Amino acid sequence: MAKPVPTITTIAEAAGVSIASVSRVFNGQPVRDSTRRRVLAEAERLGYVPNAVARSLKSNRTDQVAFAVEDIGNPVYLAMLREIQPVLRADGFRLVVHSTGGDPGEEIEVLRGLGRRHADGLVISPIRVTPDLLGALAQAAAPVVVIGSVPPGTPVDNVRADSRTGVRLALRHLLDIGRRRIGFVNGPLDTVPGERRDAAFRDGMAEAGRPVDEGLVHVGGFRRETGAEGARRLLAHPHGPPDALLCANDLIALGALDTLRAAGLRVPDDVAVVGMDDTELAAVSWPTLTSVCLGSAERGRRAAGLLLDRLRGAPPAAPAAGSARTVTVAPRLVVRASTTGGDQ
Amino acid sequence: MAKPVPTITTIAEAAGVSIASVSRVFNGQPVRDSTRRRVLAEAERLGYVPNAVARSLKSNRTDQVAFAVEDIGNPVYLAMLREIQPVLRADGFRLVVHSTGGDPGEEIEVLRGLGRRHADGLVISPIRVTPDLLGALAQAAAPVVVIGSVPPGTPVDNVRADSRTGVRLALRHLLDIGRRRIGFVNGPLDTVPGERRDAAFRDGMAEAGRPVDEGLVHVGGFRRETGAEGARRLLAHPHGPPDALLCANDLIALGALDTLRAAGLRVPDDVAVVGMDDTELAAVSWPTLTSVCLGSAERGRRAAGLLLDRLRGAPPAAPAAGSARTVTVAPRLVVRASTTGGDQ
DNA sequence: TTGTAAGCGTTATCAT
DNA sequence: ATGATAACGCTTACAA
Repeated sequence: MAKPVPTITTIAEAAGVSIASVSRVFNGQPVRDSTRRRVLAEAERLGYVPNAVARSLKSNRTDQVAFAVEDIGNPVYLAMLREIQPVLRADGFRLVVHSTGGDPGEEIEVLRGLGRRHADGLVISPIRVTPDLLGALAQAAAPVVVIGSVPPGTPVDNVRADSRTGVRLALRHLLDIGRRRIGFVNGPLDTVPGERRDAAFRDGMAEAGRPVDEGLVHVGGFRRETGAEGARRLLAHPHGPPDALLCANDLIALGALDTLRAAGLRVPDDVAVVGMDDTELAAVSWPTLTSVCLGSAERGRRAAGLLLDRLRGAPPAAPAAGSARTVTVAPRLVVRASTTGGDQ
Repeated sequence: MAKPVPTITTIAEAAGVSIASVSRVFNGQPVRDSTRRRVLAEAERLGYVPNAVARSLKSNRTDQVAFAVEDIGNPVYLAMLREIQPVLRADGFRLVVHSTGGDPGEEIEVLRGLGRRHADGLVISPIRVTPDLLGALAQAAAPVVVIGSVPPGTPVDNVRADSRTGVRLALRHLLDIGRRRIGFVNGPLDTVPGERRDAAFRDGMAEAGRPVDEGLVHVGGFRRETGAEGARRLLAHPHGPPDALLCANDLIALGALDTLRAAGLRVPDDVAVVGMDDTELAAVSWPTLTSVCLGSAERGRRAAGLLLDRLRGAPPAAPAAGSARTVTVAPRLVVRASTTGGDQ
């Protein structure tokens, strides 16, 4: 009843040859033409398909790469995924995705998975970099590329954004258009991006010779509600609302827009708004959102490239001491209506 | 130099026991306590991790499930993915994603992958259902769940949306708010959703006793540009612009909003707009977009559930003749500002 | 060109 | 409770 799955042996017997010959046929190795034909005919007839698991056991390769991020639904990670997938696919790798919820424990589990031979390599974008995670990274059983920042000396290839420059671009733009009371709505300070953007904001303000008014700084999550809430709080500032809002990502900015609209304030006339990440949401919102592109797509592409280098290279695929590569992707300010009005 | 990867044999020797005992320890089978301790100690010391590939070869399971869609970046598929992933994960399955570009050839390749034992099961959402694809579905070497519609009798579990009812809900809503000249901007008619929505539009209009004016029907891609372009064309209708636009998905609707805005028409006062799929974009756009929720998230969840049933069941996991299950997810109209103005 | 046979790292069936 | 040993399906010397 249950159709037995044909193996190389089944075919060998049916075609009256050895299993070695069958294997050769399927690996494009030299075989007599008549043999090849017979084997292929039987394979076709019996519906034979080579078993990739058995092949993996011999070759010690899975032809899979894992991609681990906090939440694959986040547009930033999605942008990376969209770039990574085709690049790896072109080299014959399938993609296994992990949504870790940002839990270092789960991320470490994924790293362990490399030892179990779940995948030949990993692209990971940890949102919280703990010592345990760094340890696991250093011990990874297969090539790993981190999208994000790791402490200097960490023996892992990594592709990072330049939040500092990005924030500076945004601040300069806001100052250029005459804004002076700039509010800042950020995500959690115990995350890498949150901490980075906070520092960058403060440095940037200092550079511009502007003091930071803590009453104009709000910290929450990287979520829309945080933007709405943060904007509400900053609008209630005793000296009146700020004339610009720098938001640590686009979702926060959208939330801020909601609040501003509800408060009857005009964007950008009364308050200019800048987001970060330049996700597809920025182009859709109304007014369209000026945003700092931190190059998610490019970071994804570069990460895939770095990983492929290691994967293609000879076995010593882990970065030899000091050979870890760091790529930094330059940010770019995408100016839209939320700061300049003008175009729709 | 190259740290040799320890195997069960390495540990057995180090601990002075047989490989069988090591295996038992790692599978929670009865072993003397002292033995267990010794094995675990050596495993820890040598950094032993069980090889999942070897395990798969024996067990004939990969603990992986594949998810194949046209473009994983499409919010609709993404919504499915977000639901599917945790459900499968809870049962210990990893997720392999495939973006097929809607090419039936690639989809068939993924189906073949099941025979190669790349995955234990598959959730697939084909956008074009060709005879070849149906053939491959019927022959799949492992359980498959289709998200979408398949011809009656196809021996595959499937979870479908109800476009017909969805379109009807939208039409009724537009008629309810007094619209009479309803335009329709659709995606390609050679895709399942495109064809379905076209038929539903015509039926719905007929039901409502309204003739279909072909000058108010536009067909393009499921893209924003199609919406912009379609709206432009319909606005130029000799009898003047329509007073409502039904768009076959949210992207199209956003494109239409662009055009309407550029033309100085008010939404919804001059033209009401309805999208479909109720993606996150609908809530972000301005005005926020009334949209027909076709239950992407729920379809994903249900599909994962159906697949798990088969995966957990005894080997005869393919639907026995006639036992294929079909689940239909009810649509729901989500009313927002693009038809009623009012709220924000 | 082809076949034999030895693994790849597990699990599982026997004995013991 | 433990140990040999035979699979699992394939690739790959080594022989013939």
